[in-house]
Order: sequence, then structure tokens, then C-alpha cells
Amino acid sequence: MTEPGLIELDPSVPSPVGTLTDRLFDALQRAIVEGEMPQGSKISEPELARRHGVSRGSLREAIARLEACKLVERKPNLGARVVELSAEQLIEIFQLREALEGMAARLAAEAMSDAEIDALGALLEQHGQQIEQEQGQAYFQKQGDLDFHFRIVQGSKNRQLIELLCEDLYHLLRMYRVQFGMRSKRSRQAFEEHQYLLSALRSRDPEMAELVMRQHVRSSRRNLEQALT
Amino acid sequence: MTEPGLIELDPSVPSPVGTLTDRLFDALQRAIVEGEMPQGSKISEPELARRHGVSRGSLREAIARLEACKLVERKPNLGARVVELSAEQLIEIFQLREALEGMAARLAAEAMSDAEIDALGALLEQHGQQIEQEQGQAYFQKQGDLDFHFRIVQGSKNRQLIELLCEDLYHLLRMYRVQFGMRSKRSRQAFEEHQYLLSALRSRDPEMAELVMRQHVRSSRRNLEQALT
DNA sequence: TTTGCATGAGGTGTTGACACTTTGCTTGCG
DNA sequence: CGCAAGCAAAGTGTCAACACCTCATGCAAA
Repeated sequence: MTEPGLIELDPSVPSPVGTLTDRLFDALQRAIVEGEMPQGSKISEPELARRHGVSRGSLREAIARLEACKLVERKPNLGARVVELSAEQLIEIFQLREALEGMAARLAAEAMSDAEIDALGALLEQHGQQIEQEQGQAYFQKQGDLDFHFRIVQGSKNRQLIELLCEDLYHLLRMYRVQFGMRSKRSRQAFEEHQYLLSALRSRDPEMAELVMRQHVRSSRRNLEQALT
Repeated sequence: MTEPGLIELDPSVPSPVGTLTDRLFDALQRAIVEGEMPQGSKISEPELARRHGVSRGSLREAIARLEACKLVERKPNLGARVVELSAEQLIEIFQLREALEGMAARLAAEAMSDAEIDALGALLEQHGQQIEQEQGQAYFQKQGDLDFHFRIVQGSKNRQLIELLCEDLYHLLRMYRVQFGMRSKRSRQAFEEHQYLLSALRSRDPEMAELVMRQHVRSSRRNLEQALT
């Protein structure tokens, strides 16, 4: 009954965007990050495939991508397991971040447009108000922290950096945050450091931007190391 | 006729180590890096599967891993292509290296054992002799350069760094080297810089090690930028 | 001649089934 | 009673076939 040249847009079925494997990957990534699939739990391909109503082939491709993101580990003939998060690995990731985001800040100081920097300033102002009003809401702060770092990385305009941090590492980080229930009390100090970084960007000072960002990430790491021992 | 408890080791059939997808991945990775599959060339799944004598399912899993390594790009319903290498991307990769290997050197200055540092010194001595004798053989030098950097990264003892650099980025780098036919004339200077780094490691000076490594990578990048314009 | 649509071939996305490996349990022997 | 060999069930690795999409070729109409 549908006109052959017309496209049906049914809002109740939210456009099946992308391939089936893509959607599976997104769903599983979210499930793992949110902790719905516990750390170290075994992944049974037949069961998962049945629960999601797809075939094992598609599922296996999605799992392969998850493996590339370091969210699952697979051993030949033994199957896949959700990664086990250790304090050591978290430290290692923060060392990575110190190097990568430091470089991102350095590049951003030259590559970001004035408009982007202004938008970043607006975001920070908003964060400041949130801190004033609801000091208990550490969750939003954490999300805001990631937003801030996200924009710096985007501002570097370095595609390698962007993909590496935004499509792999940040998901891992969110997973740690959710599962360790991390809600640090340095939100005020972090907010100040963010403002220092904004100043460095406004001054178009790459050296200073990198220095501040590295110090910022390093402080977070030290704070973690203390909390984890 | 074979003893049930004995394992047959037939040298003519070089031990089918790992899964079929693993071997396919290795073979394709090599083929792409060596340039046997030209940049930007389309990958026809049926044809490749037939040429390697495997099914499309296994091949697709291997391709998915190659995509994670940034060696191929895939668009839904359009298929996979070998990546196109651009000068801009190469620059971006060197910016990544500056940050990552700088951090690796910093960590290595504290984490490497004395024995590892001594072995590194021996390797450098060997490189020095090669430079004296056969100055035309830039190929071995390049391989040697990668060996050197490889050991530093291993020495950082940071698993995230090691996997990221040694299992993904260095393959991309080798691809650029092979396909751009890069044989720089800074091998003597690079050799000197390697020796400075060794000194910093021997002194157990993380700050200095990072500084020297970053300067080293930055010099390579500048040299490239000049050669590519 | 040019534009537009239909049609076919090739290729990708997805599926269900088969073969081999691992694992836990059972069974028989020391 | 303990232990090793073997057996069965579940799970992974691999394959061949089906469904849908894309692109190119050719035909028809303006």
C-alpha cells in the first residue's frame, strides 16, 4: 500500500541507524560501562545472541570491536570475558592521559578558534554555578569534567588524538568511574585548574597549556593513588 | 599410527598457531604494511576469501581487527578499503609519538632494570658500528631505530603504552616508511640523540629522559615536514 | 540527445548449521 | 579410597547460503 517512491518514517521505530553490528556494539559497550555486565563475567555467545535476538556472527563482530576498545578480553577457544579493572591499570591509564591530554592542550592552544574558546568559557561558568548550588551532585560534576576534557581534545584538531581518547579511552574511564563509584572531593580544585587552563588557551600559550593540563591530570592521579591504598 | 600421548610436530606444516582469524590478520597486516595491497584499494571480500582459501566470516573478523589498527577503513554497505596515507596524518602520528614515547622514556628511567639498560647500550654500540661501516644501508638503520624505541616502550612497564605503541602505531609507522620510501639522512644525528637518551636512563633521570625523547621525536617530525613540502 | 526509471549483477549484512575444542563428570582400575 | 582414562554436554571456530543494498547498464520518454 505504500507508495514505491516514498520513504516510510515511523517515529515509533527509532530509525535503525547503522548496521546491526554497530547497534549491538553500542548496546554492549553501554551495558559494560554501566556495569550491567559485571567485571570478569564470562560472555556466552549463544546466550547473548539469543537475548538480543541476533545471530552469533553479528555478535562476534561486535565483540571483536569491544576487544579493540579493551572492554573485553578474548582467549582462543575459551571465549570472551568482561575486563577486570585493577587499580594498577587505572594508574597506567592516567599516565597515558597525562601525556595525551597534555599534548592535546598544547595543540589546542594554537588550533582552537576564538568561538570555541568562548564556548568553553561559558561551559566553565555553568560548572561554577553548579558547584555553588548543589555541592552534593558530584555526578554532574564528573560528567562535566569529561565534557571539558572532551572539548580540549576536539580542539587539538588532531584526528589521531581525538579518536584514541574520545572513542576508546574515555569509555574505559567512564567504566572505572561508574564501577568504582568514584566521586572525588577535588571538584573545587579541579574547577580552578580548568580555569587556569582556559587562561592559557586564551593567551594562546601552548607551553603553559600543556603544563597546566599535565599538572591537572597528575593531581587527579595522585588523588586516586591515595584513595586506592 | 601416532601415539595418543605424543604430539606430532611436522616442520613442513608450520604449526597452525592461533586461530584462523589470527593468521589471516597477521598475513593481511603484513601485506598492507609491505605495500602488496596498495593504498586506497578496495577489498573485495569474496575475492580475498577465495585467494586465502577461507570463508568470508573469518575474513570479516580479521578485517574488523585491521580496522581497529587503522589499517583499513570500512563504510557500511560500501565495503572496506586500505587506508590512504596523507602527510597530515603522518604529522599527527608524530605528535602522538612525541607525547607517548616521551612519557614512556620518563617511566622507563625508573622502571627499567640495570640489565635492560646495559642491553640497550650494547644495541646502540652495534648501531654505531653499522653506521661506521655501511653508511648506505639506511634500511637496517631504520629497523634499528624502531628496535631502540621499541625497547624504551617495553621498559616503561606500562601495559597500556606498550600495547598502544607496539601493536598498533608502530605497524602504521612501518607502513609509512615502506610506502613513502623514507630513508632519512639524520641517522647520525638520531644515533647521537639515542645516546643522550641512554645517558639519561643510566642517570635514572625521568625529567631528562622525557625531554630528550621528545626533542628526538620532534626533530624527526620537523625533518619530515621539510621533506614533505 | 538527454533525462529518468527499471533491471540486473556484484557485494555486503546476516543467518543457521557443522566441526572441533574444552570442561566437568562418570566409570573402571589400581 | 584415590586417580586416571574416557565420555557427554556446552561453547567456540568455521563455513556455505540467503536477504538486502549499491552501482552500472540499458531502455524509454521528453
